[in-house]
Amino acid sequence: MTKEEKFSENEIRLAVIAKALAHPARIQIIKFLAESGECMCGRIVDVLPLSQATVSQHLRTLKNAGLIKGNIEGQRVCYCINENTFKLFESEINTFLENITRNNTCKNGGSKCQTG
Amino acid sequence: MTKEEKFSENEIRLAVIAKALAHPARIQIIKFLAESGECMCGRIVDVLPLSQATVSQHLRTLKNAGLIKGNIEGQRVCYCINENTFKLFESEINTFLENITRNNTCKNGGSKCQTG
DNA sequence: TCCATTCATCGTAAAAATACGATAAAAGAT
DNA sequence: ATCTTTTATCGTATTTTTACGATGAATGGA
Repeated sequence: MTKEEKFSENEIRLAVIAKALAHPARIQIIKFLAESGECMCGRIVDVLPLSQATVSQHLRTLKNAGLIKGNIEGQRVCYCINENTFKLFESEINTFLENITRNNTCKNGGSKCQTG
Repeated sequence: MTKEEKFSENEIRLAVIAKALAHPARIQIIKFLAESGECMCGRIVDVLPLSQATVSQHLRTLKNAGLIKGNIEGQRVCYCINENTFKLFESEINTFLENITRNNTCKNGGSKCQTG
């Protein structure tokens, strides 16, 4: 019965964003985009220690997760942060983290174990 | 030259934690541990829609990332949140997110693209 | 001592992530 | 029209993740 229940929407949404952030290259891309405001793909490729194809793949991952947006500008593509998603994520991750530290009663390293 | 630089320690550390959170099962485990304070492995297995072996694997992932602690209690193992890691992560992720929303100048969906 | 319980680990299979060269598509320049 | 630039996608190889049954190790109880 409990076994049959799948994961909740909240948990999945959080995991999806976390997964998109789960690679140093993608963290670096986001930081770089935030610093430079918006910039074209080629600039990002120059900065990252990865090939153009791999960077493009990481950009797609970030785009699929809704963390960045890409606009075609002539032959170039201009990427930028999707602030809405980040704001939403900020709220969700903080709720998550606050619940953990607020509820947590394990101050002793788990030396007592209530099994019920 | 820029290509030769590897990813920074900060980026890697953030990505490592994000990766540990990048699965609904692990989010659920953390939530459940926070709610129940501390509890034995078997309880977690009962709640999750996964086999004992798979849950154990997820627990190891969380432990390796430093997010949870496990204490042997007789024949059982009592798990709990590692609050220190969460506090550190909370601080790091918020710095990361604040920098993004503070610096971000892309308010127009990327219609202007400064390539330099 | 023997058996049951609890949990980690092994072995393994299937799926996903990561990386890159090669190529395609689309735009701009000549 | 042709060539260059820019970026996405294809094909593919390697590694990692995810999942589970089976087994092993340790404890506790009969």
